[in-house]
Amino acid sequence: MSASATRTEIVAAADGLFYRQGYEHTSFADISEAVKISRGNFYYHFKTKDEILDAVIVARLQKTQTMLDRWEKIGETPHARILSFLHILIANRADIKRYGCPVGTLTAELAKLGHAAQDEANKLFSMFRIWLRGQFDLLGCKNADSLALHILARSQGIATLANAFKDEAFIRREVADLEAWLQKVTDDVQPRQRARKS
Amino acid sequence: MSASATRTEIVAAADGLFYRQGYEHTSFADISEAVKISRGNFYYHFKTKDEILDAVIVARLQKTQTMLDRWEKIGETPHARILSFLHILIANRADIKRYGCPVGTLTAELAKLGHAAQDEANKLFSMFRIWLRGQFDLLGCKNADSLALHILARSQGIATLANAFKDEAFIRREVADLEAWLQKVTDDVQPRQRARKS
DNA sequence: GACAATTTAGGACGTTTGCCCTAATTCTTT
DNA sequence: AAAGAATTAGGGCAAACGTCCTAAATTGTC
Repeated sequence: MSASATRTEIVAAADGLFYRQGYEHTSFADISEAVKISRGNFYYHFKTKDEILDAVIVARLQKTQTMLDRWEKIGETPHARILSFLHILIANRADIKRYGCPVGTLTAELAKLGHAAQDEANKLFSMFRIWLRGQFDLLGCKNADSLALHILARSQGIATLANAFKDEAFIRREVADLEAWLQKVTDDVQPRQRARKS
Repeated sequence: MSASATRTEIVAAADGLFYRQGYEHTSFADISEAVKISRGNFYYHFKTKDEILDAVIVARLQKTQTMLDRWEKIGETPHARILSFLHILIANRADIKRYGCPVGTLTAELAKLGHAAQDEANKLFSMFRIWLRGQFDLLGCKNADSLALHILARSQGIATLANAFKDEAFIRREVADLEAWLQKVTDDVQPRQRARKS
């Protein structure tokens, strides 16, 4: 098999393992077993565990950017695009219930490890933050960055508690609450036609 | 030194290390070095690492219960007591910025490890959840449990993002937002005297 | 089909891990 | 002060860890 193909497989397997069982708890043996290659071959592609982590983060960043670009191209309103973001929680609810948010849990783990890659991992958060800020800007919000952080924080909280309590209904309830909040934010800056009266 | 005193010291040291660098990343050697005792003595008090974890969780549960009882005894209104809960975020902002929330990060780690103690650790969340639900009940809220989960989730989200972005101002902003939210919840069930007009 | 480069396999390294044992020390009781 | 119990020290164990090496297999090129 081509080198890049094997490399891609390794990164994909490592990505999943890091998500499901954590970075530190995942060993070289775990990954090479998942990809069904020998440790020697493994070492041929990545010299250190840190290198794999870097590659996984880069892959996640690319995947995230692709997703954001896709939402952008659909050409909907900023309001609708932010809803797309919120609905990740619904779409991934099964995984979130079991393993939490991939971004939040990784950054938390790396922060505790004092790992050199934590700045890189934080870029995942920043990517969402900047994108969300852009959407709120388009909406005409003055405090777009605060709103972006707010919606990010609430998403993280939802993931954390859904994971602890294994509660999908909670996710749905909180997402609905966030949707209402977003509607209110939108209405404040772009007053809609009132249905009747006045 | 008495056995219980040494044990208490071990638990306290392990508690701090588990919080600051994570459970798995903390070794027997780390703890025994922190308490300045030999590994043999260590083993005299705890046979396995899991036993230490259990003891740490029990200690945290007791400490939390004591705190909740204290808030209860002050005899303030439920509203004021919930504010006490919110202000933990402010009081512990420096640690939260560096290490995240002790409850959230531990439960997240144990969930990934598939550790047997995750149910025990989740009791920390449940303890807050039940207490908060009780306060919202006293306030006269119908959906007290949902409100409890909501405030818990937002607290978790605040801790996660404050940790990632190392941003204390963000904590203050979000706590203020939560205070406003709480005020609204309170007003909805216990209408205050309007200041003027009407 | 020969040759070189790329890719893979599998074992081995030194270290650290969680865990366990025994001997020495300290404390308590009489 | 002696005897017994409680506590501590320190070494040692097998297993797993991240890392590294060399030889075999595969691939591509002419």
